[in-house]
Amino acid sequence: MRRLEVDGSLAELADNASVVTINDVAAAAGVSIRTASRVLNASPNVNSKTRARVQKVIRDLSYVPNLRARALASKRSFMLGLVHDDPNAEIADQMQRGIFGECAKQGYELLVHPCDYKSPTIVDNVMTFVRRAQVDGLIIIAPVSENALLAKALGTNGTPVVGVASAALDHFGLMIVSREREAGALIADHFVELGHKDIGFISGPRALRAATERRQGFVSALGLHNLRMRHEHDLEGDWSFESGVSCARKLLGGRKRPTAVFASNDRMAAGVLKVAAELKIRVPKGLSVVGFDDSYFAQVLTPALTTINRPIAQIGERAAQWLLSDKASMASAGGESLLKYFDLKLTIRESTAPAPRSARP
Amino acid sequence: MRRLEVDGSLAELADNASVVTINDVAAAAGVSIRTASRVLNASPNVNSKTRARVQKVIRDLSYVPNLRARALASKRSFMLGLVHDDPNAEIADQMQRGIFGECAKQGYELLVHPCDYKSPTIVDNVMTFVRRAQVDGLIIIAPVSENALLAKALGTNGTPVVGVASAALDHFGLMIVSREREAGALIADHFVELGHKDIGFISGPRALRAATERRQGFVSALGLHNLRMRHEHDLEGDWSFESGVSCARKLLGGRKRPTAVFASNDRMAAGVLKVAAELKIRVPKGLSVVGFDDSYFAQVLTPALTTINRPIAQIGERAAQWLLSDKASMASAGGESLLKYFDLKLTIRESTAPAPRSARP
DNA sequence: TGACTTCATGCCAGCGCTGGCATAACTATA
DNA sequence: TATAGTTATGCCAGCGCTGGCATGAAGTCA
Repeated sequence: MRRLEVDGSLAELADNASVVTINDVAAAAGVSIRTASRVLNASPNVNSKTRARVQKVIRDLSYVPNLRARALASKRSFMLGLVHDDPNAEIADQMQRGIFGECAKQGYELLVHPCDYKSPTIVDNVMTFVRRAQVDGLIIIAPVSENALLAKALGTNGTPVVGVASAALDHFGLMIVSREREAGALIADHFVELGHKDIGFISGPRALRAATERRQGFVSALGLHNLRMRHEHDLEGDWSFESGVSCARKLLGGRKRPTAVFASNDRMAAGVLKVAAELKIRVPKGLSVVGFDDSYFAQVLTPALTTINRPIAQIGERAAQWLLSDKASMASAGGESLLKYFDLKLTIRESTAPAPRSARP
Repeated sequence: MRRLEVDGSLAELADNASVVTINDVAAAAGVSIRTASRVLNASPNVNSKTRARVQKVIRDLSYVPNLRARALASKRSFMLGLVHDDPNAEIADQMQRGIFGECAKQGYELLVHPCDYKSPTIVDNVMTFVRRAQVDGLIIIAPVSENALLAKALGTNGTPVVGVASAALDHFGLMIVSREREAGALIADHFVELGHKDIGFISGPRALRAATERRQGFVSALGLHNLRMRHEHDLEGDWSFESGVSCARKLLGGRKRPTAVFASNDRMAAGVLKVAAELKIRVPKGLSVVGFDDSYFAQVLTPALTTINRPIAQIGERAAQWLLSDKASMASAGGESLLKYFDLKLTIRESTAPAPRSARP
């Protein structure tokens, strides 16, 4: 009997192309809206038989709560926001995957907001997003997260924010940091172990934290082994393949060329590989190359690129977990700050090998 | 004077960490909420002086309308949804960029919903998303869009949907189609022009439309030139680099090996390059290779990959434009259907060259 | 058995905004 | 000057849901 009624109203609703609301559920189950709401939210103090009945109706009507209404009434939007610099496909994408995985588990949706970290209106842009969309939590990744003005504005806004970057930043109660400095050191050690002494480096834009962190870790670890790069082998690129190519030409075109090059991301490393091929320098025999990111293409290059792998998806997942637990609100209310470090690892593939004999002492 | 008042209330509001609402705006401007609302929505019938006054207050208070409340009241959510298969970074990412660009222009937000097109619960999963989030429009890209059950369910839901795929699909009022079949033909013609006769092919999973479209276009264009692939040179991969490698071994390991290979995406093409390098086959001198997608890494490979470029970002932009114009609602209401084709183009780089002499007649 | 607690349920207000209609103010026309 | 037409503004309901409180039912203790 009930079954028939339910089917009837389902059909009717479909006819109207109207949406099943909590009213329909309450009516069909013969309870008040309030009780239906309690069942939806798994609130206590509902008789188990009533609960079961309501749940059945929900299933039969395939009722789905309206997030907007719920948000308006409850001050929770069931959405997380992701702010990132216009991608840089690999990072944003993996991050998104990690975050979304967690969101899906907990019934949250994900709002993405790409933007240009160099734009003069970036603060306004992001703040407007946050206030319009009213996300329950925000994940903001470098380099956007490195904007101090923005970080400050976000801090006073009340929305829990997790900042992701290559160093702990002020203004964020919650930070996830990948130890890029250590990664730079890992590479230096790797080169030293292989006997390299003449070493080249291509940095990202020095204005960016990630770029300087990587460089500093690398340079100071070389220093521990009493190695110093020649000044003309310490170059600055802009993350692009093309800049990798042009830096590589400077590095490899001269007479005194390095036997190993660390390019601060995989794209630039690919540029080095390219130039090496042009100049008929065999990699890794005549030249070792290390990248950074472990982009998808690192392993499809020939030779496959030795590079640094960051657990990006895992970081995203963790960020979302923080926001969806009460850690985030605690931190944003209590003013405490939480910090989580992720270790990066060196993935050794085919592009690094012992220094050529001729270059050895 | 007013200025001072406004500043006062701003400070007060910031203190409360409360949010500026339309009430505050109306009060500060000395008008009714309704009028404030009219100004916000650029509705007609507001005195220009009143309008200016309200707008000033909006700026001074840096008021931002609450999307949820607006959505609830107006039945428009000011959000677009993007449903895509768990990426396949390159495609989803470029698409997202295109869509978001348009969204940003029009004050819309973007909700992403990655999913697994092979999941048995995919229909339910996506429908729940659409109904919960109540997006104003949905963009759904292949292969998820190829699920007929899902397409049907979406059709009866009332939300305007743009389907993106490699062939026109039923159930979608709005379709954007990239002519992948023609692209297959382009590649065949390119090979023929270069004098290749022994040709190998690596398909994507045959269950997918995109894979079969590409193959059919390729095969039938070869047919027009009276060429047929040997059966053992017509292989099936799964889009992955690894499958490219294993297919390439079959293709290139035998005695009678092809002089040109079309791999249905760049990753698999990269696998072919890898195997060629292993077997000391020079590309393009001894072997021409063509990929598909023009992924970022196509140009960083050595040799840079000849491949098919699809205007993905542009497609995304167009899809969003449709949804944000009234075309979408017209189509979903009127039952008419709109179809837009995008031409793909062959980007010739370094991985293709005339067939080796030994292989010529 | 009455006073008191716990559980189960319902009623009502209100989240911030828009839409429909009513009203008020002004303009044009006879 | 009266009448209709136009423009400007305000009032109120209600979108779908949750939170606070009130109420009723059932169980506990002296």
